[in-house]
Amino acid sequence: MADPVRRQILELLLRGGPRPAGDVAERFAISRPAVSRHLRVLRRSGLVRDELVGRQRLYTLDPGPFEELVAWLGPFVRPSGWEHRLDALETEVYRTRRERRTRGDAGQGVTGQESTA
Amino acid sequence: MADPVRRQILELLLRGGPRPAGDVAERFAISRPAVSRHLRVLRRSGLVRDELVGRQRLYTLDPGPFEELVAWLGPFVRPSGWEHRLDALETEVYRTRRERRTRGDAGQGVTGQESTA
DNA sequence: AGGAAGCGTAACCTGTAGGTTACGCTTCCT
DNA sequence: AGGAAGCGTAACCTACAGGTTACGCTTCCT
Repeated sequence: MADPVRRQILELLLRGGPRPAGDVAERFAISRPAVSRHLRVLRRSGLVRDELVGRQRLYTLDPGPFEELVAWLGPFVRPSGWEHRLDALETEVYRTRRERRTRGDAGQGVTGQESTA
Repeated sequence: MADPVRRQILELLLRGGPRPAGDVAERFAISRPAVSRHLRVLRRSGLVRDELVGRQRLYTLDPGPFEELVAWLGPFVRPSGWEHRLDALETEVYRTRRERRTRGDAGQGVTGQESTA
């Protein structure tokens, strides 16, 4: 995930939702096999899942590893301003979610803009 | 930050607080200059700050870049389970913080275990 | 003053990440 | 059936990340 191309792929998948490999590849200046290998790395890292539909392979984001990373980063961002005891963040989030739900909140959807690339 | 050694250095700095370079170096099997360069990378990435005290150089974590990273990761971890509208996470956190403070909660500190390295 | 302590940098070597071209396998179309 | 579309993989090449040893500069001690 350190690689800039890989990050762009992830961002693309985030904005545009599931995309077939070729669709991803043609967005980059590098060759298609190169992108293909990047996708393989992402696959093996568990950051994306692939689903074969017909003769094309759709790639989707998998939030799992991202959550792990955020969890790892947590302690590093906390100690500064906050008072070292926000480990209950996730539970708080869940509480918030429940509250929102009961208040009846409309979902917004992920598929949004498609601008700067 | 992709490098495992670098991550270990960061974890060490997290657990043990500011440390001189040599103190960091002797925790690793690799040579001291190697660690020194890792520290330079971390310095240039802004992940750590250095302060010269006497003839030794103390390294400290800088939360800034970590926050950026978490911010970048945010959109990736949200879309799955939650209903796409947790952008108010930070404000929630602050609210939580206020609540905790008024309830009078003892801080725990960061310095904890010192085991597996 | 002068040696030791504490670090950083330079020069060098090697493994590997990431690019390219060539090739092979399915799946769809007519 | 057979060609085109859509992808992945293999083989190969090159640049760079990360390790080591050698060296130089301050700062402390006696």
